[in-house]
Amino acid sequence: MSSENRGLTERKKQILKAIVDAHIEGGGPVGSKSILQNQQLKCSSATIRNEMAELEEMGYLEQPHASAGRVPSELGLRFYVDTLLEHYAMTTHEIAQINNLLRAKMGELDQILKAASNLASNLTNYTGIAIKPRVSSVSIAKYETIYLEPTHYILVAVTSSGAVKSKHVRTEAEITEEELERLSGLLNAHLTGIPAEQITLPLLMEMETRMGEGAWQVGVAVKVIYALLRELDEGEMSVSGINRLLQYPEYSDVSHLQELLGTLEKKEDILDLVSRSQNDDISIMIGSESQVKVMNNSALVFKPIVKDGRTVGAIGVIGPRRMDYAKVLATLEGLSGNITNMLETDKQLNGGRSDGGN
Amino acid sequence: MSSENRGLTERKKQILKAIVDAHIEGGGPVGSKSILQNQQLKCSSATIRNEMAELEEMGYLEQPHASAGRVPSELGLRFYVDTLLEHYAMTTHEIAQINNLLRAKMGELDQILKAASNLASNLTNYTGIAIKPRVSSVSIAKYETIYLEPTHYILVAVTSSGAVKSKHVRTEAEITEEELERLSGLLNAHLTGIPAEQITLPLLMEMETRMGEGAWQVGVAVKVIYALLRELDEGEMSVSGINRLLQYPEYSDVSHLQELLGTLEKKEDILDLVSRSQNDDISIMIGSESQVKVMNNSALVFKPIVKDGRTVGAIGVIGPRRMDYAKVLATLEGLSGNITNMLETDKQLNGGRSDGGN
DNA sequence: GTTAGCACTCAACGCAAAAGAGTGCTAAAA
DNA sequence: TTTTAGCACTCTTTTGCGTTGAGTGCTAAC
Repeated sequence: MSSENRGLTERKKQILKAIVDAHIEGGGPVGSKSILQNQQLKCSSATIRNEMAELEEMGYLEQPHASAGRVPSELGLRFYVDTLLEHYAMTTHEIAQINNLLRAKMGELDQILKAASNLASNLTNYTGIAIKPRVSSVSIAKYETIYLEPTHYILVAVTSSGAVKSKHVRTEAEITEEELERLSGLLNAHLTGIPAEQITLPLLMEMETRMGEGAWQVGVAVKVIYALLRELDEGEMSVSGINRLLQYPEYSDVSHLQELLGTLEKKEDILDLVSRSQNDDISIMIGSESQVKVMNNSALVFKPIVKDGRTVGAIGVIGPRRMDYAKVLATLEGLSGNITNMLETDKQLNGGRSDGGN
Repeated sequence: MSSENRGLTERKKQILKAIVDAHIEGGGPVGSKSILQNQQLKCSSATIRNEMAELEEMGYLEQPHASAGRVPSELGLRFYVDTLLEHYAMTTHEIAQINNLLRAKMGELDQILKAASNLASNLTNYTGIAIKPRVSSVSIAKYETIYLEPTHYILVAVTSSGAVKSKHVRTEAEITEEELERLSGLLNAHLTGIPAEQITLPLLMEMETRMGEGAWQVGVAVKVIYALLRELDEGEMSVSGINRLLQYPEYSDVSHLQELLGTLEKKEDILDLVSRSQNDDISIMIGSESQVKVMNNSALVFKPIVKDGRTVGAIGVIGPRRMDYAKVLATLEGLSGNITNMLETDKQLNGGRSDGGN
């Protein structure tokens, strides 16, 4: 069964793996002879050529031009990732780097993720990304107001996920500290735990009637809360190590690079991609699998960060299609494990600052 | 006097200007004949050649190789910027873009600056940057605590500049809402208005004795405040439109581009550069003037944004040395004017949300 | 001081020959 | 039936080399 599963003989698999490995390392097409050396295949290059021709027919390989070697197709890479990948054992140095950096950088989740993306880029030599995904239904768990001047206060909101957002509010008429206190009491009583999309005009009306002559204050506050909620579920993404892309010949085509840089900057597409993923495991999108046309020559690997059953972020790596998947997977696993671990102990163990919102 | 000031004859200036203009447009070296056409100089190319030879001797021009045209040197560009620059009149369309975008994007200062940098990049076709400079001595104007659970509260701090920062605090022992209130009272009484660097151990001790048996709470809070202050004066920088750099042949040298991208990402150097500038006017750093070796082939132009006499941010543009300074200056002036204007009216006029910190 | 003319320089371009890497096929060997 | 050695063939890449052309510097005349 093992020699026939998925319709590939053991030898074909071996050859395919050798080709992909060589391609990942060198970037160029690989020929029949070159894989003889690095592999203990007891057959001649002619045999390999025959096998390669068949693998090409099956769609696993491609030939840039008639007299070049073979390059793995998207399908070939996918097969490699799914069934041929070997586990990469991180060096102690790499492990130490992960532990050290994250130990030093205990702070807000945002910062941890950014540091992790940065480290991922360093360790893998591709571009790292850190993502705070769009959350479809945030709600606000608690409000607080900070009085500054008679017509100027700050509205602070703590979301269900623990993030803190604030906005300055300047009012037309003066408002006393007592009124402000009453306002925040009202907000806490009526506008907590309700998903963003349900805070509507009727609700606002009800609030106004309850508040009596101070109603206009509620109106102002609700408007601010609206804006605040909208910002909250926008998602965020930060990129590190773009310069590393330049070392790969696949990006020496300036127009390709330009498009990819544009996509990285727009953040939209990638944010969508990551937010849409339901899975808590590592996702690998090779080339056109991502559905983002700009990324046809690239691959995106990312791992969600989960806390208390909620996806609170993601870290990932973007690089050429022929990326060193084994190493990338190991690195992301290592980092994410470390982060979730930290989020846990940070919560159990007490004594200091911990995750929080911007 | 005008024909001799700064040691350059009127004709030399005219020629230098023509060369720089042509170089900015085309990017390559410019020859003696080509500038005859676009300029009403009543002399022959031979004369121009003579003048060019002299200008080169004086250091304003350079010759890539013996049989090429001339390229303005850094000194030449500097002279051009200082004395030859013509005012660029923005098109009504450009002006409209500025007005529209900023009208739509009223929100936190951070967001306004990012939007402005983005627009600057669009309008000039170079890379835009938005900066929140390091501020040397922040102090905290007000503290507030938000009670969540017996061992979990949020500490919110409002800085002298109006920014809001918060951190989650988890404590070892339980703390009641009343104790928490007392804590924030104490913090407000003793730790406001003091520059970050002055919050020291002795002060902490004094606080602890005053608080009696609840002293440990103060200890925890002070540690958090420390971390918070440190983050506050780190400065921030965001970049937009990196991909635009790729269209300029000066960055087709991959290693140059790689270094510049690295610098843009590190943020350090540029942040330093901008934070160090005392001036409230537009600063122009051409090539090595910036002292950042990576930027020898680039130019950085930026304009601080001032509010109430304090520099609260900066917007700028990075591109090749031969950038269209006239257009960049006009664009940055336009944007910054619009932003400060908005910050003012936003403050006078009342009724809604306005600037604030993250 | 300015200009026309001319020899000279040097990157850039095009092109053809040579090199090299790799394949596909055929016919013999296992 | 599968594997292998051998060889012709195909394309890309590299190299070398004359040609082109833009642009200069210089000299001698205006």
